[in-house]
Amino acid sequence: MSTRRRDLLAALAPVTKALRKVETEAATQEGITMWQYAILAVVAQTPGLNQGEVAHTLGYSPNRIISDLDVLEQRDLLKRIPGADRRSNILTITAAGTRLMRRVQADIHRGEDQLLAPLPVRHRRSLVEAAHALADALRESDSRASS
Amino acid sequence: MSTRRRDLLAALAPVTKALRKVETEAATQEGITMWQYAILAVVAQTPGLNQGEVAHTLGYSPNRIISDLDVLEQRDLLKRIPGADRRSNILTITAAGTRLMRRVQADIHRGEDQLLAPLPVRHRRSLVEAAHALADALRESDSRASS
DNA sequence: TATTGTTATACTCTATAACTATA
DNA sequence: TATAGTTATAGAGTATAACAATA
Repeated sequence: MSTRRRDLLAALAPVTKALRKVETEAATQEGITMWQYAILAVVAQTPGLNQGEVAHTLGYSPNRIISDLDVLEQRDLLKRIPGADRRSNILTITAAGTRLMRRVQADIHRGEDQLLAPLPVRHRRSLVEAAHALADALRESDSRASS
Repeated sequence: MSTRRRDLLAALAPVTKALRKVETEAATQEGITMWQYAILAVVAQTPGLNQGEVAHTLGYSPNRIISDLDVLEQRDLLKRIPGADRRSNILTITAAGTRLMRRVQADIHRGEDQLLAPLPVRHRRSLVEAAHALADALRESDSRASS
């Protein structure tokens, strides 16, 4: 007889949950929320996006991002700059924002390493690779769907 | 220069989100919720657990599981049987519950296959393997912590 | 006194719809 | 008219604390 197939979500959900905890704690330690960190990370990696695009990249809502941006802008971690189309705001991270984002990120990566530690190195690398590849593929098919 | 390391959560979150959608739709189609399906799946795979243990296995709350169990029991998909310790209820899936659970599960596995399709077969297998291995490891360290 | 299940309550997170200003 | 951003509101999801029955 064959081993019964297990649901993938049952395996991934606890991992994601643990990762959320890692990010939340790292962000909180620097006085921001997990989502605020995520926003800074996206803006840093992909400059020139407007609010809606950043929200979409994160799987976040265009309305929920607003109060976060208010906080980040008030703390001079990020700027809203009117674009050529004056309805939209181009988001730009500040020097202080970059520094804070990197501190949080370093902390997160330490937490990730600790979380993945029980996994054999081979499995660890393949998990990270596969996750990124799949996320990229999902983004691909997503942008195909909205065309 | 090296490629900047990306956050693992940023890659896994969309995948988990898509998987949740798959499970929710499959369960809804059979008239139950995602959590109710998850409960049936755990009870089917590991008979003899009580309510609290099932909730813990799922990362669910002991109080939130109650209304779900009420529904499942009312529909004769599951039974609460007083244990030797008469405070606790041993959960047992019924024949009808098993049939319904398997239908939902088959649907979920189809959805998973579709979701993982864009991934090269090699990556697909390693993702599933690594996810299960890590989930098992987390469960391990978790039960060590509560001893 | 501690634990299992239960109930009630409050809180956070998320989704929906209406409004403004630009286009 | 359509879109980006904003605001307000309602709903789902989640966490916390108190209670009853049993150990």
